[in-house]
Amino acid sequence: MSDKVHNQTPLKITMEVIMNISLQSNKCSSCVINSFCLPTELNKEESKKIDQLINQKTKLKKGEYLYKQGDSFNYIFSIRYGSLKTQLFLEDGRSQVIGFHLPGEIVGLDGISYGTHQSEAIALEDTELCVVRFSVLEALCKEINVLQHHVYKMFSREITQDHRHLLTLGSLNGEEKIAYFFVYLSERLSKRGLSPTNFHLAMGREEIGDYLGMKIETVSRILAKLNSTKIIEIRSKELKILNIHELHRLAGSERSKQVATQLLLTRH
Amino acid sequence: MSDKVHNQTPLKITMEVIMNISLQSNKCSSCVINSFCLPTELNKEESKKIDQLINQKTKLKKGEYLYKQGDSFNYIFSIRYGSLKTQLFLEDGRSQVIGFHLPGEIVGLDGISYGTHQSEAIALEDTELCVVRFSVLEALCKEINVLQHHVYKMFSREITQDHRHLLTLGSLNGEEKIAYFFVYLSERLSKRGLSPTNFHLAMGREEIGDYLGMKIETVSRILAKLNSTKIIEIRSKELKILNIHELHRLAGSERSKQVATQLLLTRH
DNA sequence: CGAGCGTTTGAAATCGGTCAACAGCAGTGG
DNA sequence: CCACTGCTGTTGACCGATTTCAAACGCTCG
Repeated sequence: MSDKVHNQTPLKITMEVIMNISLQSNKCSSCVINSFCLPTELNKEESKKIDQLINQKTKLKKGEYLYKQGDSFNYIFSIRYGSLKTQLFLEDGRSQVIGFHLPGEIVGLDGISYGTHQSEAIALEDTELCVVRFSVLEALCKEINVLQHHVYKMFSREITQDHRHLLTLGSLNGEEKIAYFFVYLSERLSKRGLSPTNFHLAMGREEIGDYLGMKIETVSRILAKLNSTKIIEIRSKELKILNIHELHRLAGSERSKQVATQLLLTRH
Repeated sequence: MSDKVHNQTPLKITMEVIMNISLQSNKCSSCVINSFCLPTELNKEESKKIDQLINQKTKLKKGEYLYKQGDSFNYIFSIRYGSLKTQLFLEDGRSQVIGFHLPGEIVGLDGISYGTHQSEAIALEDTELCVVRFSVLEALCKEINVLQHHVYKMFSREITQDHRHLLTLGSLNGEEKIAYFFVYLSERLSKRGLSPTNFHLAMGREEIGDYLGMKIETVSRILAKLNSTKIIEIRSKELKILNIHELHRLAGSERSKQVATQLLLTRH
């Protein structure tokens, strides 16, 4: 029903289709962001094999669903450009944003255990994704050692991130939560070659609140406070971080030391 | 340092050692809880291979560490009996319990991505674990298809559980959190053949609070309230669930897809 | 049996939530 | 191009759930 993967086909020749075809022809081996999705230590033969992985891409417009809770699981997705949020709901409408996902990141991993997606994924802006049939990836992992290990790492990183998020929701106050959010976002953007201090927020205030377990009014007030104390400068969705050090301190300094050193190390 | 895996050795012949040896001789293929750790669809040959996985076990007394944050990662662990908690800390001492782990469950998965454990694991009571060298498991996965798939499912289940935990911390109030906690515990115990309604809590009030993101006093008050409204009967660490239906209702167990689609309709 | 910890209970304080009004902006259609 | 509309975000006043502080209780284990 919301399975965007299958309705890629009916072709009218438009600029968009041409763009799409040209992108389709891109192989992982020549993809500009492959260092985010794939292991870096592949030999030529392995690189060639890996190009079998992607024979489908899909595009979403802002607000469109990639999958919904209960959709059957067959694919995982890697973001080429744009961004997504994943979220869960309670029956009374309360929602919890599980994560915001940037280019190079993988979504859909929560579907494997039950065969159906346990959350839903929605585009925050126009977004393109590589579609990977999980069974194909699984088969390829048996042939390529480093790929198998990479996939385990990918799962493990997801778990580690969720744990940090749990620490944030369970142990930080409002201001600390927002600080954590900006620091975390800043780090991920900077790994992608974007400015760590000046960036555009793809998500709204309410979505930030749903991610951090707080109401929109509280988010708004805390942003106003950080703004007035010159720690950040925020106007609508444009954010400037003026005092990253203070944000780190607020976000729970122990962790930020760790993350800072990780940043230095993981640049390869 | 806290690596219990290696200090299993110095032998005085005591009843405990004899017990231990007899357990050591147990293979996965004949383990009473193997249906929790391992895939069920193994043929004989595969079963035999899998017995290579475990050649080490370890025992922890209440309060002992299995691993600490920063310990190097080599093993994952499967609980034979007893229970563990895993947790993260902030610099100022605030702690977040990530999970409580029961027999048949796997701990240590968060260590893969960075090569060091990102959390710490502590025994809640006397506990025995199977020690699995992760590289051996990885190698075996290449040979046994169902095992590989099982491992992916295991990771995915972990992620799904963390997501539920996030929903709990971010979107439920105190009473709902406690209800969720009991329902979740009840389900897992009942899968292990124990009573879903009468059981012993291995963790203290403070640990429950650290798991749910609330203070011990709040936990205590909510327990008193649930007790007085005859939904549970709790005395020290002995819990009787009197009205499981009401607990389910409080925990928001029906995460309805209907609501999600309603939202879709009203929002767009 | 007493010491000490973990837990319970009460009262006061605080943080975040709720409710309500309004501002800002984007998209729509005249 | 501008007015209208509706959505998102901001701000203020108030309220309530949870935390904080303090004291007492009651297990558990030497």
